[in-house]
Amino acid sequence: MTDKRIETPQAIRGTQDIFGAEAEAFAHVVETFERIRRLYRFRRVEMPVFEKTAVFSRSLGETTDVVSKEMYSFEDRGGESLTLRPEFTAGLTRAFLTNGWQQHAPLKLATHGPLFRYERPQKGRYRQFHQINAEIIGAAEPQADVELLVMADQLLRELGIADGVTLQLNTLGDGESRENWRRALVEYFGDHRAELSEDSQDRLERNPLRILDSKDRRDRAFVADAPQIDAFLSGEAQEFFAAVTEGLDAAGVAWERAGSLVRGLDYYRHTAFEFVTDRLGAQGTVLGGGRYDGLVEALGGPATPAVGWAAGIERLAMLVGERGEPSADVAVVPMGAAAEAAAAGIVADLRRAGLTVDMAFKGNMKKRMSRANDSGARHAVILGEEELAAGEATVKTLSTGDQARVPLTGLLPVLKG
RNA sequence: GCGAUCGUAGCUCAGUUGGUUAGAGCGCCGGUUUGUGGUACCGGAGGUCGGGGGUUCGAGACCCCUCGAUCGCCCCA
Repeated sequence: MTDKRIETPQAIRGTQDIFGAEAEAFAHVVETFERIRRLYRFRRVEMPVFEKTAVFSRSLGETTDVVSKEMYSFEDRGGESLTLRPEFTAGLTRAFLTNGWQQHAPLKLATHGPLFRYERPQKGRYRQFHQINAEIIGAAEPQADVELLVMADQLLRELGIADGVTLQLNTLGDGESRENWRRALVEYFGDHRAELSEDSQDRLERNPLRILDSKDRRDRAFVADAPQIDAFLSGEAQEFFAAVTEGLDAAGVAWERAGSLVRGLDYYRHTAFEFVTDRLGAQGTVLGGGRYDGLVEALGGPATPAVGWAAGIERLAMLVGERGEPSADVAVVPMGAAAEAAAAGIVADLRRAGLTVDMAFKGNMKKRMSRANDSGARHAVILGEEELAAGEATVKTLSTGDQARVPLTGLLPVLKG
């Protein structure tokens, strides 16, 4: 006879099942973001996790790594090319246009959820990962950049991780400044082409700005003397950046100028920033974003300025560390069928009164008391035939072992006290 | 996509130059206590050594392939 084992399918590479203390940390990040987003009056949006492929290919730039090799794209049954979202901004912009949200501009939006990128997984880097995201669409003023940055700063502070994280800030100037700078960089690095790393020779074609933050020694020698963005900034772009930094200073947000900080995606202009840490190995960026005044037009809309940022929930959760699962206030321990029936009502009443209550469904008393202990409850409410007959319960304070009979009608004040 | 390290019970790991029935701690189940947890003691269950192929009298240990994780590069949150 053939002995066939049923193979349990494995989870997809780069996906994760998050549970327990890690899941609590994850939830804590999201809850903190939700709370702060309300303080700043950002409105909540929900969006589809997939879009027509063109939404991303047109807005991120065909030559970017994300579009050229990291998207999960597929044809649906109608032959349409669809893509699981690799980021939020493009879909958000599409939603802004297709729903006529121009009428609400300037519009402050917040969302969070899963994103998908076909990358080599590492710590803090997954194929399905999760971000929180904040955007302001339809505001050309530097105050919008400032508000987003102050919000990001407050989020990191309230998560208790701000002191290990620094804000690196740069400007890419307006479209013209950026283009002139880009041309100067191509010319400069082109003169040293043969001496650059292989990666940077490739970057020269695809994304010359990226050479600036290359880690390769061969490149660094030239980066030091490379043309600086500051030399190409128009007067207007300089004023814009000055307004942003003044706003940050006024709000007490610490920042560092990072002249070689650039963004990988094509749509960025003016402000570019990253909150970075050295505690996550190669994945240093915890929150990043900038201004993308060119994007709405790239998707066929009217010229519309916008700024935004996104942060990796897994990375923030790792910095936050594991969080204990909250303990119960009360554990109810019924013994016998009659007590179990009565306990259902008691448990419901206690929960309706706002207490967190646990009740084991099975096991002997010893087992249930052990579960009560594990739940971290202050009190165990023991309900057996004897108590039931008297209309009472035994309330045991688990830390001391003291116990006393309490009438069922008077349970709540005892348990709340 | 490239380079490197790793993969043994639910978890964290030990397994000497390849050599008989693969171990520990924690956790789990049961007992000492058939209505009392947290401490202690006793006992038990649980592993095709990631998967496949090969070398060998003999492989958890060696070789090849594959899957996965981790660390860099790349990229990015």
